[in-house]
Amino acid sequence: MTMHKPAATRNPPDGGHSSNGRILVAAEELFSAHGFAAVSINDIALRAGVSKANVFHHFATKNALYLAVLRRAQRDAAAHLHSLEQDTGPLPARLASFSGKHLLRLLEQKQLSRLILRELLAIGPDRARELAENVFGENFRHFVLILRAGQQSGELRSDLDPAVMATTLLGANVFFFEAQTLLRQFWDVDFADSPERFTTTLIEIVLHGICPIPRNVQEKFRPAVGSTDSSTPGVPARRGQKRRQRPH
Amino acid sequence: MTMHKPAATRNPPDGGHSSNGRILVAAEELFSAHGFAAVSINDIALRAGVSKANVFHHFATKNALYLAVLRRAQRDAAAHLHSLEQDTGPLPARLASFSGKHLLRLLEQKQLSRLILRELLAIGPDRARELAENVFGENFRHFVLILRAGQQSGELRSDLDPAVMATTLLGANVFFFEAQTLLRQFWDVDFADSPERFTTTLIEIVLHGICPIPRNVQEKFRPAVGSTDSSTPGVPARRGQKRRQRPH
DNA sequence: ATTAAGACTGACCGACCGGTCAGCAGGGGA
DNA sequence: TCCCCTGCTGACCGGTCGGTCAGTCTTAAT
Repeated sequence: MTMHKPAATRNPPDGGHSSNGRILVAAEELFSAHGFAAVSINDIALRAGVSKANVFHHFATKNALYLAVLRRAQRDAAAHLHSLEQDTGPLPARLASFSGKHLLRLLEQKQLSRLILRELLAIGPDRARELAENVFGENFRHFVLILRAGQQSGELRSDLDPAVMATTLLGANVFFFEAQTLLRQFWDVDFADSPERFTTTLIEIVLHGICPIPRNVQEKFRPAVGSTDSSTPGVPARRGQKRRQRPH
Repeated sequence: MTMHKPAATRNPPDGGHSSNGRILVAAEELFSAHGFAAVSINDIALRAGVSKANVFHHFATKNALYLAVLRRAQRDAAAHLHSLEQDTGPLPARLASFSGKHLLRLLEQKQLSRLILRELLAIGPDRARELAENVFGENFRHFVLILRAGQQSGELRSDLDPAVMATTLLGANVFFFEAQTLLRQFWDVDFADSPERFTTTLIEIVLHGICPIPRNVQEKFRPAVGSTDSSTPGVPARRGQKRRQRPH
């Protein structure tokens, strides 16, 4: 009945140099790299340069700390994706821009991305709703809305579910991110280290498909998508030393 | 110097009802659902109906058990994906068939898929090579080969990297799988429980793009893709939610 | 100077971890 | 019959886990 647990879930004031912030940062790094269960409070305390007891001073339980990290990640992601909105220019160019930035963001924030993808593999329907509403929901819906508008203005085919369009585009990006290490192993693949090249081709595929486009319509109906780069991606000649040697 | 550790890594004889097999099955289930670190040997022993010491009788360490599970999963996956090849019919139809089967396989073997995806999030370049060669390598390369052949025969555009085509298709499927629970939360999405519907639209997107196709070429250049099947297995209504606790 | 309230710590707790070990049951060869 | 081998178990080990607690240090208002 002492009730001297002052902290529980303090509001996280800063992001870096208070103890609270350092704990959050350390926890994010470790959870992202190794997963929830594989990281001990001691690890986090050590990396944050505080005592283990201090971690429990700021966060009631390990789980609460994990949730705090997740929430911060969600907030960051949502905030950043907000800035991706761009309402000028033709829709294909906007899609290309969005997709490119989305992939870049995934790669820049490896930790965060991995954290969320890990979470995706473990959640049940209950937490799915929270994630859906707090992180992806708004952006996904916004994306779908843009696509739907494009359908009504005639810029996009209206016989396709826009949500599938969105899933395809985002899914390809996410997969590129999580399989990047793996893609590097294939000699067929020379874009593993060049997200720009991947994005360019991906957008071209999603916009116009992989089936041949007859000559007479080719130019009329294929809006350029920025990237005045004259060289087509083509079947890329083997890039400079990509040769990965087998150890034996 | 007693050397009485008889088992170490016994060859796994069967898949189901010997102790060895039951341990492997239990381990696969638990590792898939919760990850390596979150599962204790005791959990596995309990689920397999054997003593904890018996687990160590068959597998030298927890890590060895995990590797055995992974190896079995890889073997299964590789074996099954072999059966996806289908060399008759026009290329678009074959792609549709392949993609559909691939997605179905992902969903049927949730455990396996999750296990491998989890692994994908944690590996360094060293283990990436193993995964790449044992599980995905052959199939991915084969897939790319088919696409490249399609390019040379004129069935596919030759100005696009076939590896990106493959990545796009497979990536969309994988993302559909891992985000399924999340997709169910969006009202925009009505295909979350109907992989067939998703596959159909996905293939249409990848083949012909999301940009409008002018009338005069619409029929001439858009090969049908079979799948006159109109009945989907239906949206199985809301699943009875099984309460799963956060890891602790 | 006194007080009160965080921020913070070292020592500690019971539970459980991965892993070991001596030994039991039983079946087949001699 | 004896013996040995294999599959298997309960008891146990040192260590680490998440979490608690009594108490110190710092700061600022009284």
